[in-house]
Amino acid sequence: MRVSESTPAGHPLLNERTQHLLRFLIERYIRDGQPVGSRTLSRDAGLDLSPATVRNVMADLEEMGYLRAPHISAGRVPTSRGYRFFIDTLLRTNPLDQRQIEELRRQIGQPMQNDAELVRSVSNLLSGVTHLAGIVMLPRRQTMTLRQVEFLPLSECRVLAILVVNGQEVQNRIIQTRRRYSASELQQAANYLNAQFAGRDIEQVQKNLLDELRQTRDSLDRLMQTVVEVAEQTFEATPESDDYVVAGQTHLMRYADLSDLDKLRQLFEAFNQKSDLLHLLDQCLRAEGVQIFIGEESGCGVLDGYSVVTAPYGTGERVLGVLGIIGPTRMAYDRVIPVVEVTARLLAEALDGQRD
Amino acid sequence: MRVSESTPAGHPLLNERTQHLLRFLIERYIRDGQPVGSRTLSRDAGLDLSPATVRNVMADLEEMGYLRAPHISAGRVPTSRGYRFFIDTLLRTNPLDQRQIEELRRQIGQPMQNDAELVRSVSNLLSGVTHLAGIVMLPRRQTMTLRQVEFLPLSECRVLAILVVNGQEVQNRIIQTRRRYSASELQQAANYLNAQFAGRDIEQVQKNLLDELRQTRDSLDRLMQTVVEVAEQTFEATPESDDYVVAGQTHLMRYADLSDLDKLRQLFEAFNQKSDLLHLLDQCLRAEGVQIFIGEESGCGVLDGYSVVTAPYGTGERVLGVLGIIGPTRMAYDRVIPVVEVTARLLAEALDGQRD
DNA sequence: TTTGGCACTCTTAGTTCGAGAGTGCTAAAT
DNA sequence: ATTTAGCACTCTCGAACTAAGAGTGCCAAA
Repeated sequence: MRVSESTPAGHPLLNERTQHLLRFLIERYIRDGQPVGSRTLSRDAGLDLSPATVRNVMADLEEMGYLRAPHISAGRVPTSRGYRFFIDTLLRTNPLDQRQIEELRRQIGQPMQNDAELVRSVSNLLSGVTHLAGIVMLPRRQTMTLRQVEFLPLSECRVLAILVVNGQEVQNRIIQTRRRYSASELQQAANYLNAQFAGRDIEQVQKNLLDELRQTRDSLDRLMQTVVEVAEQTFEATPESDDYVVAGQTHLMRYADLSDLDKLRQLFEAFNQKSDLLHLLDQCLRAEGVQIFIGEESGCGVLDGYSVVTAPYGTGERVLGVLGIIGPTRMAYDRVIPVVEVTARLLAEALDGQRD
Repeated sequence: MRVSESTPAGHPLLNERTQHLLRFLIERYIRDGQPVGSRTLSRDAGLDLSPATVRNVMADLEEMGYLRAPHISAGRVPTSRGYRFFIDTLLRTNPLDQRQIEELRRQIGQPMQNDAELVRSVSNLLSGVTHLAGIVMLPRRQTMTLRQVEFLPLSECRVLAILVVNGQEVQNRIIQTRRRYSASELQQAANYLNAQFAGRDIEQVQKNLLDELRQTRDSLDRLMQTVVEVAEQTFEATPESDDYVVAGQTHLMRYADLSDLDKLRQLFEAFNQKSDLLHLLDQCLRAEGVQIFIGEESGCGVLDGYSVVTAPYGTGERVLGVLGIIGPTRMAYDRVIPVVEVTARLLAEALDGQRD
């Protein structure tokens, strides 16, 4: 029986039986963590084939780069390529039932102080449910609707600006001014800004409206000059909160054996370093739906031996961030993927709810 | 030669030679991590004794509980009791020279956004210098001097209170009111509070001054009723920031071997759990100077095999918090202790400086 | 009180060995 | 053309054994 034909897509086309065996082998390896041999497959895969036949198929799969043998007499384990094919075409995920979804929704729905709290709790939730490390990017609040702004003079030339945006989120910024302003001057400036700009998008305020004022700067009265100087700094683009929260790293220690210990240490250090992983998450921002990086596919060396499952979350067409889990390549994708998917949806819901 | 005499203090009194051998053995064990035998001591300890003599001494020390032998033919290692005696009476610390202190001061002196930033950076510094896990409690700002307070109406019965305390630290609180207040009402209330209470200790405000007002509540006019209701919630005691920051946990993975891996995992989980360690740190608050917990002495089971070196930091007589390091019992106390000591002093300095 | 000598114990590393698992290949069966 | 049975081969793993080395305790002599 011919096992494969070439295909334009890159992956050779495998016949049904071969696919079945590959899937069974990978599922078994994920379950037990042991190399799987021809005898086991012949016995358990439900295909009524002799070990010899299975061996032929396995030899083909090894040839094609989906499997490899740790040593000559130890059965086969999946390669990265094998996992990739498994996930792309063989995997049947196990969608959560309504009860489980409701349970997640209940946990995420707990009222939180602010976004950071919520993100931390979701990260914990992910890690708790999957027994892996959860990771959640802080939401990028591109759209910040100004609700109110106030100024307090702090000391010589330093002013505290308080922004209330998006319902009830409060931000403080300390700004330096060229000259000292009195409390009443600042009050007037705030009044003006609130009257003119409340309800507008902050970015828009910074870009368009202030420009108009600036152009006519020379003809401005004293009040308006104050307004321009103070507002300029106040509405300066918030630094993108390029940050994430990791929870349950310790779960990963359960899978490590001694030889991996150094690798695990490097991974933990990468969690603290953040820059590498942020780059990875950034890629997922642009992608749609669940993304899976297997081992070094991510381009991030420390992830060798680990996989990352992510999903972007956001409201409607606007993507706010990415969340997911990090675990050993040998993880239960069929359970993890739906969890990540649903959690992303629920987090978006929660953020939306918190906003009003 | 008699090796010990009983002493009222609990520790038997060891003669010079015995102490010297004990110190040398522990120092060597800390350096190499290997059980130390009589031959090594006879050769390197500089006492010109035969191994046989050394063996006699070691047998005595084992009898007294300062040493134990992992197996019958493997030299001796210190027990917890041995470490305790070593630290209490044998240890000669290696004080930092002026250059090193200046280097630390430079690093801690970097201007920081706020206390939390500073604490994080000091924790990092501790871990970087010692190659162990650094731990710093957030300072308890018992003394919060009110500088300014402002109120912003958010929505139906919800008011944002902004406190500026201790120079330039800003705190936001959202409070619920019984009825809706207008912006001008709130403004008046703020004006009153600022006029009356600026420069006072917040705790004092909450305890004494508001009480006076409350007593005469019935006779108060509308403005003062507003003041009382709003201020009551605003000045409610801040939740004690019972929290700490750990840095460089990954250093600890360098010392672990496979058998310890599970123990290490539990320790990492304790870092996240926080409650156990907070209790431990709390004990150190009351103590003066450097405190050292060896292994399970702390009463905290997960610390078996690890030691904690802490020092309280604060300005003058007021203790603000505790910092220290966590590392394997077998650590270079002579280097670590001065680092912890000096860092505590420098952190206090930095907090003091940031305050003005 | 110290020391040399000695018998003894225990760990460690290396070796050997057999069992077991798994493979690839070939030839026979379907 | 496929599948299967059989067989020789390879490799891992654990057990058993060994020799070397380190260290001890004790005793008798210095």
